[in-house]
Amino acid sequence: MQLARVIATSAAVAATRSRNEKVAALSATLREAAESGAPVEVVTDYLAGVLPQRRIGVGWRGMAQLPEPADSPSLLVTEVDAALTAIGVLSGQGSTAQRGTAVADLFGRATVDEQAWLRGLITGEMRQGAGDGVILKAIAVAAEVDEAAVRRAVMLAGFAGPVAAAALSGGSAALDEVQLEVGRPLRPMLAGSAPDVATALVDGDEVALDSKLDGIRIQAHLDHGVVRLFTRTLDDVTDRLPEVVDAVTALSAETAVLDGELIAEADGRPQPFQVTGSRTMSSADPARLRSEIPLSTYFFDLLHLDGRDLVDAPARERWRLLSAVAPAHVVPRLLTSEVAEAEQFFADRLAAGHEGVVVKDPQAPYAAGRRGAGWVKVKPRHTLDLVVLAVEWGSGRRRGWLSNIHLGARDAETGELVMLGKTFKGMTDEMLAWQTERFLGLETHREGHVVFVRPEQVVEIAFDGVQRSSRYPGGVALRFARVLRYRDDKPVGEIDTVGQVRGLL
DNA sequence: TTCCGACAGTGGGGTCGCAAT
DNA sequence: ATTGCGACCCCACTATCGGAA
Repeated sequence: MQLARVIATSAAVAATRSRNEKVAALSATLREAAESGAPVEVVTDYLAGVLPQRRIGVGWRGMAQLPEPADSPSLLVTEVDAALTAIGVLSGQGSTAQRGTAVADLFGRATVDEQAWLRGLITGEMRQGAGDGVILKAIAVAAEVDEAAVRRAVMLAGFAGPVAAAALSGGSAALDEVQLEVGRPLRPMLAGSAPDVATALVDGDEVALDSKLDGIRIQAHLDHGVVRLFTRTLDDVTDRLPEVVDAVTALSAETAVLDGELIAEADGRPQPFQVTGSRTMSSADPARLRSEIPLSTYFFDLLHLDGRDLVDAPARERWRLLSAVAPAHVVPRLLTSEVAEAEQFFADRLAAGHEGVVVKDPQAPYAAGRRGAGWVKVKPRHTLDLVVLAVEWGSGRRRGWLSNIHLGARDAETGELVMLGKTFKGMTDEMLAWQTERFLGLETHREGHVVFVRPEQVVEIAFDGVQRSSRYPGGVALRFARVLRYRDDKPVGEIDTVGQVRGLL
């Protein structure tokens, strides 16, 4: 199959907002790929805007200068896939010059449209309005199988490409053969969110509240003494985490798949996320890291035990077995149907230094890969009144609007304004239109896509916490900042101070 | 007819490892 | 030594479509 065929479909998908039309276009191309003997796995990934190699060491900078495009399309999907694999290998060998030559070779054979599409694929910014959700439905339509069967297989297999290939060649019988495999990561279940505990507890039914640990999600596979550890995005990080491997090896099971969180602790208190994150992402001498920043292992779910798959079992049953298998590693948890009791637990967990709670339905199966109602996280919300220092022009659907705002707090001593970070979150289209006009009216000068403004507009910001920053002059930055509302009832002289923010560290 | 679940898009901060400067 | 880049941890929120109620 020609790459141009895939790109034509991508263009058709981007041109409509109707998901049904997107599915129709995608499924037709998938079927064409299967019938023509093209690699369905690769075509599926390409149609979803996913790079099969995941990473090849090339980003926007590595594609800033490209050769003249070809006049007419000639690239085949298989050639492109091979070329991208080769580029990834060269990156792994550290030969930047050779990698650059390989990138130039590939792009030199691509037309203008193909160059633009390849750039989107490689940077992961396809923005055609079709990701996983639409692709899974398209696979089902193309293979004439049940969409639920496709979803289930993708959850258990972790990735859509191989499932598409199986469905198109073997139909629903092939999908039924896709099962949880110990040693192969499956998609982790995700949580929705609620503003408070009372909202998360619906109608007097009993729920579990798990302590929400601010660390790194981990999926642990134990297979007769052999352990593999995967992150939320299914990367294998086993070699970096020897103490976690030891903890899993010591469990009283032959085979098991567990879901949990790793976190650095000191004197029984959780360390800031930056400490856990830095330890987990470092691939330096694991033995040294283990002694300097040991990680504690907490599990909150059990997906497989000694030959039995548990993803469809009710959570209560999975928790019972987890307590038997890993009694020393179960996350702090409360079962209750009383709002007051739940709120007390929430307060206790915060007092212990944790992030909040995750409210879970004891009846729910493990809905891998979905952000369903089975799990609901609750975290406290802080707010500050800050001033807008500058605004950036938006991109994509925000093109033409001033979008991302720079936030400043007051230095109580000098009276100067100190930048604490940026945010683009929480803005409705109406607010975007309003703030575009407002900030153009306050403009002082521009640098690139940043419009600097007279610091006169006060904004109320919500955020989850503060963290140390080497980027911003106050030494602190806000975590997950979002706009609540613009305030015209408060002068800039009365906004919150950087000292107050530092006090939250 | 209205409601609501799922999804895609639009980006945020920090850190590590590596190659080039 | 420092800087730039790519990769990958943590993420919130709104608009929209289309099936459910």
